[in-house]
Amino acid sequence: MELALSLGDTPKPFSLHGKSQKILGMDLGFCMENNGGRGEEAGSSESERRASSSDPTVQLRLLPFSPVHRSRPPSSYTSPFPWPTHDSLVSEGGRGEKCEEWAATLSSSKTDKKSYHMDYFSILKSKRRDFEEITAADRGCANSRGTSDDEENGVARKKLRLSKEQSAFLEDSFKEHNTLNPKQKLALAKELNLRPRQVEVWFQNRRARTKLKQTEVDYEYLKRCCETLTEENRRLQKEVQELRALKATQPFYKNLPATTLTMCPSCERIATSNKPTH
DNA sequence: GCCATAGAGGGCGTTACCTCA
DNA sequence: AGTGAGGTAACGCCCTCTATG
Repeated sequence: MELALSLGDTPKPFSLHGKSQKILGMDLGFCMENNGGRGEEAGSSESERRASSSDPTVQLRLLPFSPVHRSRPPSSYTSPFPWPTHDSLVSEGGRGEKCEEWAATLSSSKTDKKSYHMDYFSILKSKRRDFEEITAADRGCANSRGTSDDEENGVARKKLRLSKEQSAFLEDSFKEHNTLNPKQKLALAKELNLRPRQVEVWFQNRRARTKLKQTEVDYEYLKRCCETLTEENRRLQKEVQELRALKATQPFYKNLPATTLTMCPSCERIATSNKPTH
């Protein structure tokens, strides 16, 4: 659904759907004017597309999330993109355990070709990240927190809370620049004894939090604007009713020429005129 | 110059884990 | 000790942009 709130001459599109983040007890998604960098509107996001493709009424997404299964495609399916083998992964520079871990994700069955391709590229991307981290580690950016025994054993990595010092350092960096280039990422990772991927994820989440806060602020501001305009509208409606009633009860006003109110577009001053309207 | 493609990086939605009341 | 809520690290998918052939 789109609520166009007209504030002045610039209607601000509001999207009330998608995002399950709780904002003031509501599930809200907004089109942001400033979303950090490339000018991509939230309105062009997946949720927006999903919503716009269906009924333009309020959408409450009550359906349970359906995760896409990630696995190797059926053997009958011949992909134009050769599926990497364990050996090929190792020969590309990855470490054995990383490849084992990755290869372990390929064990279950899957039939959807489209998902297969998407998964394929996602996994390649993930593998690249791993490789980047591994090579960074080999250059001396190893970490004590990120590489747990669990991870080495191929078990799901435990979520590790960053220390106060690490968070504070990242926060300071974020104040300087809210995005990272690869060099900065590696430098931060080395400084904080984290994996580059952890730094990357922290910045992603931090940007999301910033945007969420800004959204809350914007929402409150627009809510107040809306309330003010509603009140103003109510007052003017009442005034119109009173004037109509006055006109009906006092014939004297019937003979007066119509008064028009015009607003100067530049200075926004209201001028009265007794000339009859067109 | 135009087009197709691949890769990089970021946003978004979501999950899972952790902490705390 | 058990539990629910909130915070957040991590993930997967998709998009845009850019480089390249």
